[in-house]
Amino acid sequence: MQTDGAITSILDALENEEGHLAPKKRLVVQSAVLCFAETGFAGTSTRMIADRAGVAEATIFRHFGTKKALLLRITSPVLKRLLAPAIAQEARAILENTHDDVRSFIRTIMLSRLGFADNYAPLVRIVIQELPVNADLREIVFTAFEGVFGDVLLAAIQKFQERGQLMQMPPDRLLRMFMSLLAGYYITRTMLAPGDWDDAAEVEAMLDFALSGVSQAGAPGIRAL
Amino acid sequence: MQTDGAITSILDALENEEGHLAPKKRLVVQSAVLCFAETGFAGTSTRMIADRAGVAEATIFRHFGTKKALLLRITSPVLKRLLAPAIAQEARAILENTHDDVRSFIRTIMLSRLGFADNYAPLVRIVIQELPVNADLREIVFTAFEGVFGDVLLAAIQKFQERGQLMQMPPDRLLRMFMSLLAGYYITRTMLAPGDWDDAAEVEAMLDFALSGVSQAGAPGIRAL
DNA sequence: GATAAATGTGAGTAAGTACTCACTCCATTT
DNA sequence: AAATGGAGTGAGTACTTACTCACATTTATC
Repeated sequence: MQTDGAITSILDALENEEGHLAPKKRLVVQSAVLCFAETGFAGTSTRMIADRAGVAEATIFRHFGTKKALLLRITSPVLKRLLAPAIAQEARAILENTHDDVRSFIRTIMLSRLGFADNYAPLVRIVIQELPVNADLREIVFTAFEGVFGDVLLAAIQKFQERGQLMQMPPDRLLRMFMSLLAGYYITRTMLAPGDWDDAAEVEAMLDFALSGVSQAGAPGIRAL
Repeated sequence: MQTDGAITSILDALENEEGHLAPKKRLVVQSAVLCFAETGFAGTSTRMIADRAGVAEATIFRHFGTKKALLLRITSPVLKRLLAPAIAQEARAILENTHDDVRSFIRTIMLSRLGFADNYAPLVRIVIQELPVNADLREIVFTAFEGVFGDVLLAAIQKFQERGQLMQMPPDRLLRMFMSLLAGYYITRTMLAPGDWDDAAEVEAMLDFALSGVSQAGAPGIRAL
């Protein structure tokens, strides 16, 4: 939601990857993130970025070489170093704790991913916008998600299926449906109908919608192995 | 899926709106649709469109005035004249037929919307891509959807709620969730993991996922008024 | 305090960019 | 046969684009 916090988070991720950032380099990143989010990559000129940053155009190229590299260097640290490990850690933590049931598992992941997306709001917007057009970005996103979804989340779903808490159904299909609900809510909340939304309530509604149908017991299961 | 069929459908819609199309104008439309879908609006130059169409650049401006107008004149006929009436008619037809249950109602709409999206595949892609950046396009899409969703689909959902076939929950939230599932499937099928998909089976899976949870009876309801 | 390296920039450049215009061609209409 | 008007274009135009480079300034290193 709040853009300034998001920007500093992005700067942190970049600094973590590239070492200390020169002051004007920071300004370029801040400006570029906002410009790209507002008018898209192809719709943003390096002049716009430079002017908004209060910096000479040449400074952009000094630090990032090309406009395309600027986009990738801004987005990839967040995707590579934050998205994947964060989800994976969460899922593992919950998986190892055998007391938790499906509902709280999914609730935790959904809320934390909403928090993540809010914390990097403009960057999420950039990624969504450029994904269909930019092959390099697509590559980065796919590999970032691969490990998480292929390994950890699908394994978690299978675990819950074995425990009888989730319907028997191809796990990737199940995962896709949960993700569709969450993504649909996020896009509605941030892009289609921005305003006052109660995340906790909406997540609970999605859990009602999904789980009462998905869990075999009819109610979120307390079924043993 | 098949692009040529999609293009002729788009040309039909445009012809229906603007009268007979000059031959080179048709070529421009064909080329522009493909270019915009592949590289985005801002990422496509009028030179690219002209070259691909085998036409002088000036021909584009003779017929459409500006590049932006070209985009809007291509997309708006499909959105205005085909999307809204089609859904509305379907929903009304089913609403008036009191024998139909929720499941077949939603199944019909989902399958027909998938068919529509496939029939206009590149245009759907263009709209998805430009929606966050282009305010004019957003305006057109919103008004096109408004009547359908605000009036017909929400009314249908309320009807089913009154009949006890759908859970009591704000109808727009319910609608959003069903749309999220469908959109998530469409985007996965066409953009994230293209390949062989069985629409009928996937729709049935979405209905299982959603309805068994959403319908109050636990099974898709045969509950009377 | 000297040297090297990193940071920053003004003034370019060559290649696009969307768009214009005077003009030709051609099918109708008169 | 002459006049009309739409379709189509080659050759431009004014401007923007991403990017370069020689040079100035600041910062780090010894």
